[in-house]
Amino acid sequence: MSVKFTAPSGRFGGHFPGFTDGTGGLTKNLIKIVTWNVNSVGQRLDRMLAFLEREAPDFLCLQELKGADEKFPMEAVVAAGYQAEVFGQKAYNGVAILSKIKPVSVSRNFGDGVDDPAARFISATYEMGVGIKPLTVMCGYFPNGQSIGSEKYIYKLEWFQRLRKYLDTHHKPDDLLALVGDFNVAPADIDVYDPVVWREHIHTSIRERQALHQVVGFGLIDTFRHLYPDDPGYSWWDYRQMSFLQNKGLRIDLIYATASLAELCRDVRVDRNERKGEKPSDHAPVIAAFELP
DNA sequence: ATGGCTATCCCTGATAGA
Repeated sequence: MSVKFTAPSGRFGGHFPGFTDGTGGLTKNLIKIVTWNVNSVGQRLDRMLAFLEREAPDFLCLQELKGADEKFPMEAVVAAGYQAEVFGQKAYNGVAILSKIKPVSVSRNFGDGVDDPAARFISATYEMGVGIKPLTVMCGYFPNGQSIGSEKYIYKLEWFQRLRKYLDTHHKPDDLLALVGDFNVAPADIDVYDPVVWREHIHTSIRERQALHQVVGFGLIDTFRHLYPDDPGYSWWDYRQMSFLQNKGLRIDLIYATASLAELCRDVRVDRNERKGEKPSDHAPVIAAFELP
């Protein structure tokens, strides 16, 4: 698939250095889509509110809320100028999409008749204005899989298949669509700090990567990897062993876009600062910016 | 590589995450 977009110069040198019109003025019609596994939205509320203030994303996709809907901090989110589509559950999983505008439609999980109580997927579609197609933002917390060959591993592989079927059923490859989230798969060895240690490990096994490839085959582009073919771009570091200080990470938080959206991508970056300081999530936010026509 | 952290609720131990 040929997509004409390239990385701005001065990568990671600042806040989206490519986002000027050449005269110092900000490019117009820029939207930011963020994915962030917060590992409990309650524990991360202060950080999340500061992030909203600082980055002002148009869409913030959250994973691992770790609480039922009534525990979601809706008042604080609304006070910050956002509305939220929440899909929570007690103790585990849970996803949400925060946005400045209201969606025209929202769906939760796949509606495929499978008895699956895990709240892992939410999709919302937004009208972006005259002359622009509606934008669909999908937020997924992909199953962890625990260990290769386990029941949870089989469930994980099936979950990818169900997602592909959902895409085929509800969307077209030429839709303006972003699929973001914690994929719990490192797509290739460059996305892993030590591919030898992690060889055929959960998150790197061939079957997981094939399952991801099947989803990508719908017509999706890994925006970060497309722009930065040589940058590891880790987004997760284990809490233990001081992994972050040693940069022993994985790139598992991904922002995929259909070709029509990927063409509009101007930069993607990992907000590593969010992994520092007091009480971080073990995942950093990944931020992509798109210039709408 | 046993576990090492952090979070949840059946909350002072078990379970899950990645």
